[in-house]
Amino acid sequence: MSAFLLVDDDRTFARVLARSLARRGLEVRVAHDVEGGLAQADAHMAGAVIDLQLGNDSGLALVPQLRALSAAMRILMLTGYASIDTAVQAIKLGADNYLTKPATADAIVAALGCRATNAWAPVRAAPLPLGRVQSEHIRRVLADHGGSISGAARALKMHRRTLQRKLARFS
Amino acid sequence: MSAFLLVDDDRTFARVLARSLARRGLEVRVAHDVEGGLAQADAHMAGAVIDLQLGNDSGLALVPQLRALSAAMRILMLTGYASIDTAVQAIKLGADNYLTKPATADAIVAALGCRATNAWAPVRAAPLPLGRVQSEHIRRVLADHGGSISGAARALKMHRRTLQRKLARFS
DNA sequence: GGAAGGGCGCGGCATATTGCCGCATGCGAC
DNA sequence: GTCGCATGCGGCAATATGCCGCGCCCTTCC
Repeated sequence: MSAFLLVDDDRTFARVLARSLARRGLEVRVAHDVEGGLAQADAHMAGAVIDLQLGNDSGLALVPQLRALSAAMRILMLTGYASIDTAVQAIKLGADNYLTKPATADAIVAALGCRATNAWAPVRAAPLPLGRVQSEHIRRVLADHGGSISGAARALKMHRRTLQRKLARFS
Repeated sequence: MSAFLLVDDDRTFARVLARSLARRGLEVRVAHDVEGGLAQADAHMAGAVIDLQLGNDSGLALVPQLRALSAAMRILMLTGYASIDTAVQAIKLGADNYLTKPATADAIVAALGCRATNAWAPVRAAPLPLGRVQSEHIRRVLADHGGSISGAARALKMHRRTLQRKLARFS
């Protein structure tokens, strides 16, 4: 099978995932930022797995550039804290699919495979437990507020103390 | 301005929204199901606002058909309970944007206007309060389980009693 | 027809969580 | 130096959750 591109600033995650994908017969090239991803990208690559958050940069910037490089390349966006807005943006920019972390190598391979044009099958078959949805939303809002506890609590319409306790529980 | 299509099985919502859009100079044609939407659709229409849930049918079915009718038509999906999976599906099927209810006429007009090819601006600027995210997720999971309280509770990893109480609180 | 299994609504109780208050500290702006 | 805001945290009252158990209903199977 031809080469795949993996771009993720989490070096440990990238190394482990690359090894898992290699075990599945994939030839994986790893980069840790947008520039590195572009340097490694090749028009003959079958697919790319891009982390949405690359340090201070957005993996979204890579999508139209990879799409310009190869119309056939399958592009999968990966994110720790999923949101509809970024999912919509990613697909509009040319990504084929969108998956949330933690994602197993099998899930990634499956998501890369389904460049469906009429697929109604959901990206994720099982709905998330409520606790998980809560924690992911909280993390995203906190990130959107630059780590501000007070700001995130206001946006979430919850008490600051409660947010602190929930964050302590997540850790 | 040319005609717009509005497809929503909620007749009250459709009537009120159509009136608001008409006040903004839009010529709105209203339908309440997939068949009605197709019957009303016109290749010269500038845009369409489609509810994701049309009774027992999915508004998603309309997207590729409207896209086949007109490549230039702006298609906006509207849903009461947003999910990333359906957002990704909608965009992949050809929708231009994806908005959650309740949506004002202004938000709809704005969402229809931004057929951006490089837009990073989020569809919704303000994050949802946690309570709202909870209730929306619960409703979606319940819908996915065909209204089964026991099934949804298991999927959400919460007690059946708790789910009953929360649902009672939403009503 | 009866048994079995599962779904469902609900009251009640123990436990957990939340909202709020208040205290102390730190930081940036003026 | 003062002010305003952010932050961490303990403690308390109020609220929510998990669980149990009861009773009823529906479907399937024998």
